[in-house]
Amino acid sequence: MKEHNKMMYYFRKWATITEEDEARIRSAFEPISIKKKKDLLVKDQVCEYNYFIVKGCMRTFFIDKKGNEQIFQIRMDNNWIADLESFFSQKPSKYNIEALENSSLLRISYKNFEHLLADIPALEKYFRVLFQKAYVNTLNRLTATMWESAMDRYNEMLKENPEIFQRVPLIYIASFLGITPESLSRIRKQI
Amino acid sequence: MKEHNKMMYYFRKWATITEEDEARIRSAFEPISIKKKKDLLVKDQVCEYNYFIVKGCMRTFFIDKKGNEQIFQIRMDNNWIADLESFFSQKPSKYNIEALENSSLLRISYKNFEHLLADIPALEKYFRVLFQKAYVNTLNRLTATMWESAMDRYNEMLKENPEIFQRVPLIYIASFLGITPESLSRIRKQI
DNA sequence: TGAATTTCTTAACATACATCAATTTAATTT
DNA sequence: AAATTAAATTGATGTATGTTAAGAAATTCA
Repeated sequence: MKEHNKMMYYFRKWATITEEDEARIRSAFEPISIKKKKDLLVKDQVCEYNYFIVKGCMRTFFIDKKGNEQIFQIRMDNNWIADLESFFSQKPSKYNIEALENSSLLRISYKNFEHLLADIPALEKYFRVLFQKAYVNTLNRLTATMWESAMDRYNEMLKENPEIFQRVPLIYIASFLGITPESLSRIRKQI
Repeated sequence: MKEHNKMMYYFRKWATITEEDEARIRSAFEPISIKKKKDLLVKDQVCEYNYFIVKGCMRTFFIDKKGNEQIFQIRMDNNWIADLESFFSQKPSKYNIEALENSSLLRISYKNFEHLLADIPALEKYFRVLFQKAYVNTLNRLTATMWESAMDRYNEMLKENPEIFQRVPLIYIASFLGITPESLSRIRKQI
């Protein structure tokens, strides 16, 4: 059960978990692994699970009107990934989630998630704080996208998230920044 | 205490609140009113309160590099408003929050908020779900900003949020959409 | 109610980033 | 290691939206 250790560490960071809770939590999460380029979620499927990435890298994308894949989430070790809109509504997803590396994850089904949070109020607090932070981050990303240049966004990402550049191709990073690979290439040439 | 009724109604929608809890909650929120054009929060101040808008309209904005006010939140009746980044960190805010109408609000201080949630786990669930939804909404707004045209975003806002057009000047709506008033004017002419 | 201020519109021109097409470089597969 | 595929770069050109400036319309204030 060593896959669970890091996740438990993060739970404990923002919530008080008893020994008893810990056993209950561990048993609710199932370890899985996924190969590079395989799909964790496919458009029009219901997102049945919420995933904790133990080790690996995942992207969330959709196909836009012009037929291009557009990526808005890239997540690596010790982060959560899912289409929460589909997961919490249990309706078909608009997105695909794909592994960018061979990855190992922990997953919990929607039903188990709801039961677990009902049983362990400390986890409500953990996820309240998690979503609160995710919301604030996304608002910051939104204001940057609206009112900062692509070059400024690139530089900030390079500073705040250098590891992603070691592990993810630039074509994906370009999309994540909301620009084309050609534009990113030109930005990089200027620096 | 009729200001609190609508807020209690929303708490009850997603959380189970006892009579005893209700009294505790009501006493934690203080009613205030604010005149049009007055500030609820000023840049570099700590956002000391989280606010529930009983009736009225508020905007959150900052001054960009070129000296223009840029608005990323517009909230009306029965919604929450604060700079959550400042509120939860209790560090100075990057933003201003201003009343667009004479408004009545309920406010809760950071300390009281933390105590209240510790005392009433059902509220943890309420705010977990609230932030979860706010996060999903903001991600949808982000993808629209990155990969849809300003005209599409305008039309969607008109459809999803018609009331805002009755109550808020177009210069503010333009900024909220991430464009200039001139661009919005041209978009409207085309329709 | 008239003056002042704010909001909205229009036009000419500017610019950041996109698109299309071709080539080079790097990574993956057999 | 060769062949294939994917990623990255470069140049020429296009376009949505920004900028500047001015005036009209609407709202607020005295």
